[in-house]
Amino acid sequence: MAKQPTVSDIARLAQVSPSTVSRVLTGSSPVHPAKSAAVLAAIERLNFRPNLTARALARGKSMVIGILTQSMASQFYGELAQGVEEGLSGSSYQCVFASGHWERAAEQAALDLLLARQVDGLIVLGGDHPDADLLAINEQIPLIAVGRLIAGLEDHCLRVENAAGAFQAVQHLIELGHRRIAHVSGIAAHIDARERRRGYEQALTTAGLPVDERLVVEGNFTEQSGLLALEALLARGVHFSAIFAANDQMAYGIRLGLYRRGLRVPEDVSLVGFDDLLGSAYTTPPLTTVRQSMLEQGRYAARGLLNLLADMPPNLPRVATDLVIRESTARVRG
Amino acid sequence: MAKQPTVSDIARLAQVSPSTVSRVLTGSSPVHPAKSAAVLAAIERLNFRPNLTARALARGKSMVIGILTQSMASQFYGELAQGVEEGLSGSSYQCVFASGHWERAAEQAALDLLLARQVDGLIVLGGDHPDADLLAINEQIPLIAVGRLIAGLEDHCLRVENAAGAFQAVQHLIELGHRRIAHVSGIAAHIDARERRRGYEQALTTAGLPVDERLVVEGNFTEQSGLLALEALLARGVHFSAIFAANDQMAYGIRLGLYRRGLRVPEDVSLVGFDDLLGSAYTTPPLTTVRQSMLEQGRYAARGLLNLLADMPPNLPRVATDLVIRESTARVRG
DNA sequence: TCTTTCTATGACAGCGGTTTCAAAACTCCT
DNA sequence: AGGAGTTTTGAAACCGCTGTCATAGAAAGA
Repeated sequence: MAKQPTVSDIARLAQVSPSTVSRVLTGSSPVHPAKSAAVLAAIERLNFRPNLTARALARGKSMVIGILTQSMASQFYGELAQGVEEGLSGSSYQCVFASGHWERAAEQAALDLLLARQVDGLIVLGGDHPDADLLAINEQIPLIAVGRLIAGLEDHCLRVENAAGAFQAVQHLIELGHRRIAHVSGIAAHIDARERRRGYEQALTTAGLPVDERLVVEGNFTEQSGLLALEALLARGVHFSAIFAANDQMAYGIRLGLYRRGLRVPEDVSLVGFDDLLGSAYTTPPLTTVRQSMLEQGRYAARGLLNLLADMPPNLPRVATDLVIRESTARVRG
Repeated sequence: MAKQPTVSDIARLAQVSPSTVSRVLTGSSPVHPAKSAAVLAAIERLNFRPNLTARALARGKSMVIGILTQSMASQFYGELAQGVEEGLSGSSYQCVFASGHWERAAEQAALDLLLARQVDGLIVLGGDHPDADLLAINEQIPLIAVGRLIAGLEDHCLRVENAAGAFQAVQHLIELGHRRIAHVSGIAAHIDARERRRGYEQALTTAGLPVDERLVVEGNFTEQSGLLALEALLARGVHFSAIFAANDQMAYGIRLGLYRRGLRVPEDVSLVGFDDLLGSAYTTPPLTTVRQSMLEQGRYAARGLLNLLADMPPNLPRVATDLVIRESTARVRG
């Protein structure tokens, strides 16, 4: 359990001053090749690793960016997180995660911790921390949000073409001859859910189809809620031949409910989701869904933050969605 | 962009010395109620938040524990990570993640970063970092491993009853009348995969059934590889009525392959997985699988590390598995 | 050869906390 | 009131590294 060597140890061994060691470490200014070599040798010999904590304190920059997420176990957030991590690799920033578990208090605690750790930037993944707080934080350190819209900070929020994606999905169903299309929406408080629902309604209207309130039921983005929503739909006794779910997870739940009722997909009812999670290509049948690459979004967010950190405008693109047609949708039965 | 207040600012405002501020912050020694109140008021007023980086440097402890994982997007590692996080909550330790993306170089880099950040402890989730390195690291800071076995550090490794779990799964199949049971194994370099395969063979042998090499094919734990494995199996032309997959993800792939071939689950072939990922209850049909709660494992690992940090033996339990019978297995057809 | 420029280097002062140590301020007794 | 025994408090050193600044040396010009 020998103590970690420090710059002074290296300095002593290499017969130079700590400053010089620091210089070869950071390359901040030239040092004589011979000394440089000596330092490097000492570093090698003692297996020295600069203490980033000390460096952060001295420099006033931690080179860490904080990711405020909701859950590490969720497929959705996991992919997003991975994307951010990828986007940051190559830069000298590292990321640390803190999750809010969809609870206000925990989210606040997580945020405080991140801030106390002196993160140089922040990426907020969903959640419902008040806009005002986030605005205030943005005064201190750059911030990017994904999956939520902060009033007054629109250009720091990564926006997805939710309505257009939903429109496409429903249009696809309509083209297959479906007229009675149900929608299992997401949490209404969530902007993505509202936009997707709007896209659903627009597609119907555009095709001259009526929007029937009885055909839409609200879920909460979980598989469980998809299953429940399907039950509710069935209980209403209204006819439908296709369902558009506001996300893939709910589509999975719906698919199970259908299976339980002996309804086949896509023969009896067509099903389309939204997200295109990694697993959606492997459901049975593979799910037709609106793809919004979370990996890509994470990367965009990271890049945006890097821009901000370099004093440039975030320059976030609007992320497009595309319909990936697999096997859960089919022409309506005659 | 006003600078963050520091202890000195608080000290000045509260008319005390920085030492006293530190004392009320840490409660390390008693301070006069009146002064304490003044300090607290100043903290409140300036919205002061101690700089954890500075504190870590001063105390020589970061209160951070590092999690070396492989991928944030993977369901499996995500659940594990979540478990660790949960296990740590309540303690004053925080965790930071670094992922190796299943690449030696990236893993090494991630590990270096964690160490440079002065983590107080380390939890290694899978990966294939050489045992020797890990042993060396354990000399410096406490370490716990999940999903791998480090020679010479067995009691720091969380062990799962893989063989017993696999045995149970196959036994279940045998009880349902299956005689020709295929196995899609995991990466042989992975101890879990080897143990599960052993359990499979033991169950067969115990029941007096032959172990047929042609019935087992090696996958790499991904859905894709499950699909491929099934193709390989089918191509061999050997008959089987059930498949035991070494993990759920491969089971998903197999299930899709079966669907593609028009083979019904469980009517034509029974399928059982291993892990019980969150999504496995929502596949069609819901997957019969061997449950090993990753959340729980994460929690155990965290608790073990906390023990180590408190200079106690890690005291890791051996994690049991249990068969959860859902709808992907059925009595063999007459 | 003696200035005049540069360049490489070391001393030193932080960064924002914590902690030790000794002095100061109160107790409580006699 | 005087002294011993407790608290409470501030000064100062330190954690490990960086960056500024002044100086010593080397190179260049006269």
